[in-house]
Amino acid sequence: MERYCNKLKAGGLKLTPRRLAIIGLFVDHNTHFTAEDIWSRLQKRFSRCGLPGVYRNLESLVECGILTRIQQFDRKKHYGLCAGSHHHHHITCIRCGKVDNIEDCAFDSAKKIKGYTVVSHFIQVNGVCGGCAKAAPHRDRVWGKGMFVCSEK
Amino acid sequence: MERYCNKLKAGGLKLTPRRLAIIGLFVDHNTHFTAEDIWSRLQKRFSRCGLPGVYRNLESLVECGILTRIQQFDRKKHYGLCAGSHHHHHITCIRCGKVDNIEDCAFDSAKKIKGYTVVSHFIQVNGVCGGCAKAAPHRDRVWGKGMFVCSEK
DNA sequence: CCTCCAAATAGAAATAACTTCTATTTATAT
DNA sequence: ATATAAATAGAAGTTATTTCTATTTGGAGG
Ligand SMILES: [Mn+2]
Ligand SMILES: [Mn+2]
Ligand SMILES: [Zn+2]
Ligand SMILES: [Zn+2]
Repeated sequence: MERYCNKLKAGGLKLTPRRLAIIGLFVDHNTHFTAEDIWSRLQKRFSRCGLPGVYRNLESLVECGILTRIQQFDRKKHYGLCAGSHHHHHITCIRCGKVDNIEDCAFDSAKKIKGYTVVSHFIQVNGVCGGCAKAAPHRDRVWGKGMFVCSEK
Repeated sequence: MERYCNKLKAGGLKLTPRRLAIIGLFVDHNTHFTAEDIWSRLQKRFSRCGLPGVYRNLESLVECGILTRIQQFDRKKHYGLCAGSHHHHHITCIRCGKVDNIEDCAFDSAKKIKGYTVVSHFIQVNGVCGGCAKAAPHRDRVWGKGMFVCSEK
């Protein structure tokens, strides 16, 4: 927690109760959350807190390097603690929506592709997590109708 | 074009002027378009065509296997002709927004990751296309403020 | 050709996930 | 303690779709 307070200060951000609570949620659960996830969990302690406030804080925490943001295919932004801010990707459970880091990235950024100069890349893996695999077999979560669920196979 | 008409019929879809015009646009330009791209290009010929109609048609064309849909980080869906419907990924120019197919995929779907059973994966590469690299150097396109522009490096 | 009807179309309204705006409060350096 | 830049709340706005409710129309069958 010390570490995060320092990052806040370094970024010129105040240590508000709200922010500390949000960081606390990420530390305690060690997982990725959407703005709404955070918002609903804050309700108990900060009943007068709206979604705009949550977004503002999450973005501030991204800017000062405490959180990373990933855009998922459910069209939502998901936030999680920066894994030392080193390059990594994510795997998502198609049943429960859990997100985990994938630490090693095999992508070769130096390779030329179709005349493009590669600037960045993004890898998203979908799967079924251990917990959901053990649970009673049921249909995989159906995302929004027009939702792109990644190239199968 | 014959080939696409057959796919339409096979999918139980009518050969309407609208649909043939949309397919024509993809064939002529051989690139990926958003619904709005298509809509603005249809205006000359079909002045009374709204965006909902374009979306409906694009989704029908995806369903019958004529188009593929990819969700880009600008939060828009982009559509393109199916490359024989074989597994492929995409590279996007961060300056002009052009999308090209990447035909060979090195991802190992068999590898177990963090206890997950891998179901699918998605790779998105961002870069600068040949045309934009030759053009006068200017700042890279700035996507929406909170936009995820993929892990740099 | 003509008829019919499932499918397609149009336009308005609704939705989801944010983002921006304006006014009011608060953390913190001095 | 004060001053002030930053944070907060709630309302309103935005964007990219999606849904809804009539109103046409492509094309199979006669
Ligand atoms: Mn992560
Ligand atoms: Mn493609
Ligand atoms: Zn799961
Ligand atoms: Zn380009």
